[in-house]
Amino acid sequence: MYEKERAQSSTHFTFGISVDCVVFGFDGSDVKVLVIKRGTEPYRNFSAIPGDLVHEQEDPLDATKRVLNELTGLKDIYLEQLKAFAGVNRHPLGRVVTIAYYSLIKISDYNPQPSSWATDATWTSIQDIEEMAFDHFEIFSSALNRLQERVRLRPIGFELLPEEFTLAELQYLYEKLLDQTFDKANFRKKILSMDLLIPLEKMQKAVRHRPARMYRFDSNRYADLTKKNFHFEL
Amino acid sequence: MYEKERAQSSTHFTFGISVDCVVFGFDGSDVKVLVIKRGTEPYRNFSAIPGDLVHEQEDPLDATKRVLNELTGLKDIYLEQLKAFAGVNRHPLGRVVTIAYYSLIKISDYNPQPSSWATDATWTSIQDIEEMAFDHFEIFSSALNRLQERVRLRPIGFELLPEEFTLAELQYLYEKLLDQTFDKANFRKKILSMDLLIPLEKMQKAVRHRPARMYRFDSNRYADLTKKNFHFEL
DNA sequence: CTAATAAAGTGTTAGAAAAACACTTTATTA
DNA sequence: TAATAAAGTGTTTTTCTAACACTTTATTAG
Repeated sequence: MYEKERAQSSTHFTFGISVDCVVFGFDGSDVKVLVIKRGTEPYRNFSAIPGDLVHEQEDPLDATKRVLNELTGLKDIYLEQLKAFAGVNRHPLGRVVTIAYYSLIKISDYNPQPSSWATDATWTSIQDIEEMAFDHFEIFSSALNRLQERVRLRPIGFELLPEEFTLAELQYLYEKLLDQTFDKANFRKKILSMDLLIPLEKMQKAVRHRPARMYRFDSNRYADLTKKNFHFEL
Repeated sequence: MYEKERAQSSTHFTFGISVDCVVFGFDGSDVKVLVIKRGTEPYRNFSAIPGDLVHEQEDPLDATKRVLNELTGLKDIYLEQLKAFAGVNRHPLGRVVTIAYYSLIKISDYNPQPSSWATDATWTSIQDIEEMAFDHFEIFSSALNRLQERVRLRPIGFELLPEEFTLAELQYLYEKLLDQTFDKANFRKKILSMDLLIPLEKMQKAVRHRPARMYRFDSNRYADLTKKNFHFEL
């Protein structure tokens, strides 16, 4: 067991640690994932999840933030570890352990970055994701499953919407995320009864019908409620 | 990005991958975790979660099964990856990325194994876990949180009970796992209405009052129901 | 053999939450 | 000014949950 650790030269061997991050966004119509096109072998021209090798003196979480910033220009975004993928043969060029994360961003904040590999990052609808390099399809699937579970139990859907949004937009997002429909009246009653949304005076603009009221998620209120043993659901 | 991988000698460096596994059990009174006592530096004499380094040509899942078998004598037990812990300084002797798992076993099946480090493995009640080596307390806490979430949404509590059990035992287990109480009548109605338990003709033995009926979890039935979009809850 | 006991197991009711659905309201545009 | 299209509300029915009292039964003490 750990006593073996002392003989480092025999038990520690050379391989890579990488991070890969499934970046989710919502464009108002579809839930999307940021996908890059590989320019090099192996898997040249295959789609892949953005990621990078972790530096020798770097925490994987920091590495992921670095990748995300190089890719999107954003900082301080929602980020959570999914799990590690570490099969012996997952990478054809040698053993690479990857730690997978998923991230939720406001797609309108996204700025394509001019770094070498981020230039051909594209938003792809989750139902259109198909073949991918390495085991990236499996990583994507796991991330989507986790997101679907999480979004029902934590108020993280808001991370995908603009700061200010209408209830219809929120409902539509949940319908797309969970692949089901909700009754409008019931959805509103439920979400408003949680008292997590601040109604704004501002109204929706540039629609050819009655404009809807805008709301904002109240994260302070959520923090308070959490202390009082409140549990978000649906 | 991945183009860097080709220059392996500079980007792949030497460090360890280990697995650590939080093993949960239930002795009829308390939810417990299998904890070992370290015999070597660093953290000599500290409590720790059982684990081992992953071999050069070994999948972490297999490594975890190996550790569990060496520790408990058991095979084919419930096992799920938690996440990776990979901070730069989590191990004082060099960089070690650990992939944490958690496992649920029937404590009565447990056979202490005579391997060098498994001999002083002890079952410790989850509320008594305190200081641990490395970041193992954090790993334990994460595992417990994950278990508490999972046990409400998947029928995995049965993994901690003998094959045949009474409804009172099941209720008590859930009360200990989730740290809350349930109304007996309501708990029974709910769990039986799911139609996941097979009532047996066998009755509880050696109790000084009316013996309770024994039940068995029907995993085939659960598989069927899952296909029909059934979702276990509570 | 009988009564006390201790937990197994069931039934009932009141209240809350969810589902279904119809309706009213209102800014916009034709 | 009327039509429209979606915002927003109200009501009823059904289902689920919580609370709690009651009945049943094997065991043990007397």
